[in-house]
Amino acid sequence: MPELPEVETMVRGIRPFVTGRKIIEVRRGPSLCKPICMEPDWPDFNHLCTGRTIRGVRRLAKRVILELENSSQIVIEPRMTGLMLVADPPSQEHLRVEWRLEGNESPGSLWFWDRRGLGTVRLYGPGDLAVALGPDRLGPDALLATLTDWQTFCRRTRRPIKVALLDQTLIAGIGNLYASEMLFRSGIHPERPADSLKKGELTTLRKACLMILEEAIHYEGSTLSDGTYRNALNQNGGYQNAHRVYDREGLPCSNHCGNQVLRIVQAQRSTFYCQACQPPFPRGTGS
DNA sequence: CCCCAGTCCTGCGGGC
DNA sequence: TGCCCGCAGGACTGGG
Repeated sequence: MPELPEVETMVRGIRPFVTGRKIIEVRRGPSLCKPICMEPDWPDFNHLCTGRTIRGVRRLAKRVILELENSSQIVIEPRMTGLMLVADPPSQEHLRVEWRLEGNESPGSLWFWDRRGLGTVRLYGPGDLAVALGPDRLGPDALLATLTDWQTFCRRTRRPIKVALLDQTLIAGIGNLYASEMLFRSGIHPERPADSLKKGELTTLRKACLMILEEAIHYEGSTLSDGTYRNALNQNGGYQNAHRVYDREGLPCSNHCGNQVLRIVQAQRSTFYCQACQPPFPRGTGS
């Protein structure tokens, strides 16, 4: 499931191949497959993209941004199963959008592939992106958030810290997989109310967040057993082998504490943790 | 405002 | 062997 590290890997993967190249044609379903959510509707989307040069590629939280020459932006949101590819898609079947690029060099196209079709592709005119995805919709990026940002966000909610970590308006970029991993690495119980975390715990959590996301980016993200996630060249990520708790219910705790990894459901999503290494109350507070 | 449940979607695995 | 159901979760919506 593309979270910050996977989306960052997509951005780094496609950037050298598409930067500076002109979009000469856009294709989508039904010439490819069933359409996904697109704004503006086809064919306006097509007309507004075609003939524009891609000036840059960047990540905004869990979205891929293609910066076009006229200060408009194509925003791709992969959600669960979306991939940005410059080579060999996992199947022809779920190709959703193709941007054909000018020039003879390979690749000749950039593709958005999405098996489940929950992803979205939007084009924003100059200035519109900052309004649509402003600070009220996206909090500070998880790689950039300061300790002050973390304190501010935790004071704003009594929800369990695991649930709060998934709220993109507080801190942006963290998803279900890495939320469990960073809480385990921090020794913080996932059901702790966010506003009960002490400054020292937030310092630890922030450091664990940075360490895990940077490690995951280094290993090009996590390809789970369903095999969906791939980098821009349709290769597996490597971070799944480093997971300490995610999808490890019943397996021994990675800290060798003798306990098994537990699974609970919070806000309708699985959370994995160790009851010994992540005590429900901060150490030293009694009860 | 705060928070939760429901919704979208497809493929896969468990149970019978 | 084959069918059906539940589950996976990112982001949004509606309602309490």
